[in-house]
Parts: sequence; structure tokens; C-alpha cells
Amino acid sequence: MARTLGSVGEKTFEAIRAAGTRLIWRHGFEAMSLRRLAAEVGVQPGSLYNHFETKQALLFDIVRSHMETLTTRLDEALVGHVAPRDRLIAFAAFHSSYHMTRRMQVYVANSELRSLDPENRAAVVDLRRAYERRLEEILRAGRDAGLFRVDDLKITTFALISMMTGICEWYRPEGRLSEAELVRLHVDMVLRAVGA
Amino acid sequence: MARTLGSVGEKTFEAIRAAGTRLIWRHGFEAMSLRRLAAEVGVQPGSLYNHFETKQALLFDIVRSHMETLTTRLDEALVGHVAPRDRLIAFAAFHSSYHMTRRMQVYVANSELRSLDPENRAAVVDLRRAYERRLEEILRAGRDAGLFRVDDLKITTFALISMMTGICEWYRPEGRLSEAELVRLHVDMVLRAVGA
Amino acid sequence: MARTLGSVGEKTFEAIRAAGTRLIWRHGFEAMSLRRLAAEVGVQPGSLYNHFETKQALLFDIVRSHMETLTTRLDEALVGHVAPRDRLIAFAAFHSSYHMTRRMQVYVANSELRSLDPENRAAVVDLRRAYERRLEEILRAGRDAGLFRVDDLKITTFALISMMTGICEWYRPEGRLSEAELVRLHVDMVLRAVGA
Amino acid sequence: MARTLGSVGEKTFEAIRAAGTRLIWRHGFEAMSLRRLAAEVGVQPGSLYNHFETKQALLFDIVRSHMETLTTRLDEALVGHVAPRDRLIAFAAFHSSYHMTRRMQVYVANSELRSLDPENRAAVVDLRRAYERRLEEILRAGRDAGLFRVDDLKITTFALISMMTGICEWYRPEGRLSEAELVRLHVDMVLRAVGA
DNA sequence: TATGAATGAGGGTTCATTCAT
DNA sequence: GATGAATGAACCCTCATTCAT
Repeated sequence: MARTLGSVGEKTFEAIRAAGTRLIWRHGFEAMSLRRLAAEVGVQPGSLYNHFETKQALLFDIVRSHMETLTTRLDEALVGHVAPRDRLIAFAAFHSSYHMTRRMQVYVANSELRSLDPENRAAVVDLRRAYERRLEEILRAGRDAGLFRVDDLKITTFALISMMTGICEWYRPEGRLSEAELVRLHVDMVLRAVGA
Repeated sequence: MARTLGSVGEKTFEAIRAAGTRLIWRHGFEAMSLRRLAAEVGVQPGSLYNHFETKQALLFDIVRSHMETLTTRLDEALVGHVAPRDRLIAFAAFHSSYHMTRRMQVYVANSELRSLDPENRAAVVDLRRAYERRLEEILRAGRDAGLFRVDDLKITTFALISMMTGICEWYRPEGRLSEAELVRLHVDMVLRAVGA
Repeated sequence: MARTLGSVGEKTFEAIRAAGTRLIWRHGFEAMSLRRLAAEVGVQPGSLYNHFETKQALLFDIVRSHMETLTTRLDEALVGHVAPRDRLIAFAAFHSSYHMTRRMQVYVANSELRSLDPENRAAVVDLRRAYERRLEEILRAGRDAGLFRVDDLKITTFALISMMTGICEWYRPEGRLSEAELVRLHVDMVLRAVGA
Repeated sequence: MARTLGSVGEKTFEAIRAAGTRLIWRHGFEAMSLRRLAAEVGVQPGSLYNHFETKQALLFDIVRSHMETLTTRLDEALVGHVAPRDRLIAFAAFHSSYHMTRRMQVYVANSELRSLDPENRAAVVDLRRAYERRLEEILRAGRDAGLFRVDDLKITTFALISMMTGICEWYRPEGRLSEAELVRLHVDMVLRAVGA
């Protein structure tokens, strides 16, 4: 090995992923030109291919790594919370907070599922399902314990996630309300929505 | 609208809008090729320009006409409902129902705002704001009457709309639950979310 | 039909095929750039695609149409010749003559078989086999009549065709010998090679 | 030759020439990617440049060394043969046999003349002419001795060489006829073609 | 209205080659 | 000698759009 791992190339790759996420977020995956991406990173278009094999592979890398981080962070946020109500609060606080601070990745992961190859899409959908199942299990536990009013598990799961994910479509860091206030507002609405 | 209603080409134009909406929904606006659209309609690419001036104009036409119909239908659905709770129920029932039956138009109107020219986008954003204001006013009335628990008007408006709009990302007509059941579930969640 | 058939487009297509044949002959199929081809024809690169679907399709069109013309012309040249010796003379005269006057097409058809897609290659190989079979049948008839010395039908067929096809690698119209003289020389060698 | 014989990298260089010959034979020189070549040899693309200076130099090395070996081997095969007929038999036997066993090199040397730089091409053409002159001299001697029927020296030389070189376009080691049988068939045809 | 052929820009991708490590 | 990352040019091809017919 003539090169130290994690040196020049890794930094370039990170820059590509960051700029790629931003450009996809702003223009959509199909509308993002690799020429533009290369320009933002400061390399020639062809040099991008030292770091990914195809534009599609870059999208998959961005989306998959986001979904994996999302699930990992969620599990960390749920640690130590046992009671369904506590777990629901932890979930809602984590989800709404995470979607404020990483709204570009979140938006890309949600809106560009359609641009993924069938195979890649299937992999990402699996990760999404695993994430949603965390909420579903919390809702089930709360309902079975008579604490939550949940008429339909699947629908409620989707509805709560949609409600909070919507944040990333309008949130601006410099906005009227602080992140903490927004989190609190959403946690409260989630709790009320399931009658907790 | 560039075409006179009822003229020979009106049918072709309708076919273009329908196929265009479907293609944008499936591939995104930038990724929709006018060649493909022409093929689906059964004409040559050049012939499309007898019906619209630019690809951008077609998008605007689709989005604007959707937003106008949406608002018009909402107002029809609200007619006769006076009490805030009744009006909220009417809104939620209309919105969730409409987003099930027109999920392609809805998705396009929501996700392709970014593909609109600044001028066109401003016009559509105005229409969206007008639509959202209907809900905001309902929530304000309910809150002022001491009927709803609404901590922040804007945020609650966004949250409720997001919750219901999410339907069009997973809804399938042949799914487990009927449209009526889905509407009821969402109306109930909306009501609970504002403590009504 | 708004355009008269065989008008502008057909002329462009013919120019593309002619320039394409010349460029493939000079540089090889893979080494022929469509930019260069377009420049020689006097159109933009993208305009080429109004006339063929892919570079591969253009090659196939050139090779296939050459092979079909070759076989048709051969059959015309054989008409009226019955005796094996007469038919062999007719074949050799036609083949050597044709390979002098169309050496570009011939070279392309022979040397770019490898650049054809498997499916297209199969089609061209079939045409080639049909052409070779004409000579094989002549040799068989002459051998069976005790007129030719043919130790192996297939090998002799290949050898005679190779001998004459080689002409197109060195022939220049302005060369030392006239076309007629060259034809006579090759016909004589062919006849002697089978002891006729 | 850029490399010292017997050095460590000599084995790699041999592997490069062998894989290069095969790839050029299969895809043509222009269509052979150095990336692909590197992959077949098992090194990174950049490493190839420790063994040759440019892709063009590799082609020249392959073609020139083939032509030199060809001529050397021919001279060895002619040693001890004095009578024109014997020398012609020796030439035909050598040429047809050699073109069966080295059909990849032969094909490359014949078909990629056009890919050589003018300077390199001139050098190779000289080698080819030297090779052809061997046959030409044999034919001249036979003709002058009244043993061969040769109407035109140049044309006959080309024709006989083409006839036998054609072998490498269809020959397969596992084919119907053995190498010895094929050699005999071609020697016989050559002899008959010059009336010997 | 519709057509087919054209434009000019730009798409993703691959190329031979270089060079610090 | 080998590596991986870079270059700059070029690849085939598709794009939205125009316009004479």
C-alpha cells in the first residue's frame, strides 16, 4: 500500500457527498449535473469516478448512509426509555430534531427513492421499514397497555412520521422559533394525536 | 391557457396534461423527456408546441390548475359548515380524501415547486398560502373559542397538512382500508391533535 | 404526411452512410468519432440521430446493405452461365472486380464483423455464408463433373475468396495495371488453383 | 525495448504483451482500453507505464517484434532449400503453418497497420516488404527457370500471401482438419496457382 | 395542426496519461 | 515497481426547442 488510507481521496469523497447532497436537495437527483458537482468540489468531472462508479451509486451511498445513521441515532436516543409514553416522547423529540438539523439528507432520502434503481430502492425501503417499525412497536406497546388511542397501527405510524418529517420542508435555522420550541410543539401534537 | 376551449386540439391538450402529470409523478419534472411525453400522447415531439409554449409552461399549467381546483373544491366542501369543529372535520375529510384520489397531481404540485420559474413559483406559493390560510383560520377560530388546543398556529397548520398529505406517498386504491375508513382515521387524528 | 418521401432527410442519410463508410475504412469503427462524421456531413452531432438510432445501427446498416448488394450483383453476374468453368470465371471476374471498385465497403464489411453486436453479426454472417455458398456450389459442380481439382470444398472456397478479397488492401485506381488486367490475372490464378 | 532483459519486471512486460495482443485481436487497438489491459494483467492502469511509454509504443512493440520473428523463422524454414519449387513449398508450408499457430499476432500485425504512427508504420511496412520479397524472389527464380507460370510478379505475390493469410480468419485449433492437412491443402493450391 | 429534420448545449461516462507517494 | 488520484479531452447520446413544409 503506497498510500495512507484515509488521506487525500477520502477527503475528496466526503466533499463529493456533501456537495452532492446539497445539489440533489436543491435541484433533484436527475437535475443535478455531475459537471456542476465536480465544479463545486473543485475537480474535473472525470475525477469523480475515482470515488464512485456511477451517479446512481453516489445517490445510493448518500441515501443508504443517511438511513443507517438515522436508525443508529434513533436507537441511541431510545436507550434508557422504557415506558411507552417515554419512548414515544424520545422518538418524537429525536425525529423532529434530527429532521431539522439534517433536512437536506432527509429530503433527499425521502424524495429520491424514485430515482434509485429497483435493487437499491429495495435496500433503502428495508431500512425505512426498520425505522418505522420502531415507532410502530412503541405505538403497539402503548395501545396494548391502554395508554394510547391508536385506531390503526400502520396508518398512525405513517401519519405521525409524515407530520414530523414535514418540518424539513419549511424549517429555517434563523426562523421565528428555536429548535427546542419546535421539538416541544411537535412532541405535544404527537402525544395528543394518540391521546397520551 | 393557450388554447380555446372546445377546439379540436383540446382533447390532445388534455391528453398531454394527463400524460405529463403521470410522467412527472413517476420521474420528476427534469427527468421527464418531452420525447417520451410525445410518444405517450401519440404525436411527434415538435407537435407538443402547438399546445404549450415551453416545458416550463406545461408544468406551471398543471400545478396552477391543480391548486385552483383544490382551493375551489375545498371551499365547496366547507360550505354550510360554521362551527370550528365542523369546519375542521370538513377540511380534514376533504383534504385527506382529495389527496387519495389525486395523488399524482398532489405529488407533482408539492414536489416540483422547485422546478418552477421564480415567477411561476411565486404564483403557486400564493395559491398554497391561500389554501393553508383556510386551515389556519379554522384553527384560530377554534382556539379563540376555547375549543382547540393550538400552541402555535403556523406550526400546527403545517403539521396537520403534512400529516394528511403524507397519504399520497403510500396510498394504493387496492389497499387494505377503504377510502372512507382512511378518511375517518385521519379526521380523528387531526381532531385529537388539537384536543378537539 | 407533411414531407415528401425521399427528400431532404434521405439525402442526408446517404451522405452519412458514404462518409461513415469512408471514415470506418480509414480509422476503424471504434476509432470513428460521430463528431467527425457529423462534421464531414455538415451537421451537428446530435442531428445524426434523426437518421440512425445508434452508432452500432449505422454500422449494421452499412455492412448489411453492402452484403445484400454484393449477393444480388453476384447473382446477376452469374445469370446465363451454366458450365462450371464459365460460372467460376464469372464468379472470379465479378468478385475481383467488385472488390476493386468498392474496396471501402468491402474492407468495412470484412474487418468490422467484430464490432457488430452478436445479433447483428449473426445476420451478417448468414449473408456471408450465402455468398460463399455460391462459390462452393460452383466448385462442387466442377469437381463432380471431373473438371476441377478440389481437395476440400470449404478450404478451397475460403482460399479463393481470400486470394481475391486481398485485392482491396492494396488496389489503387491509379495503379500500374488496369482493372481489366487485374481481373484477368486473378481469374487465371483461380482457374489454375483448381486445375481448370 | 525500454526494459532490460531478465529484470524483475520482464515477466510483467511479457504478460502485458500477451494480454495486449489478445485484446487488440478481439477489440481492435483503439477499442482496447488500458484499464482493461491493466485489469487482465492484474495491475493498476498507472503501473503499465513502468513497462511502456505510450499505448502506441506498445502496439509498435507487438507488431514489430512479430514481424521480426516472422521473417527470422521464415529464413530458418528456407535454409537448405535451393530449387525454386522446394523453396516455394517451404515458404507456403511455413506461412500457412505460422498463420495458424499465431493467428492473433498475425491479425494484429495485418489489421492495425493503420493505427501505427506514420514513422512506426513505415518501419513495419519495410519489414513486411522484406518478407514479401522473399516470396517474390522465389517466384521470379521459378518463372525465369521456366518452372512457374507467373503473369505478374507483384500481383501473384500478393495473391498467394492473401490466400494463405486468410487462414487466420477462420482457423480454429479444434476444427475438422489437422494443421498438417491444412498446410498440405494450401501448399497444393499455391503450387497449382503458379502451375508448378 | 402535425411532421421530420435540424440546432446547440449539455448529459453521464471513459479515455490515455501523469505523478506524488 | 506499484499505487491511487488527478487531468483534460473526448466519447456516444439525449435534451428542449425551432421551423420549413
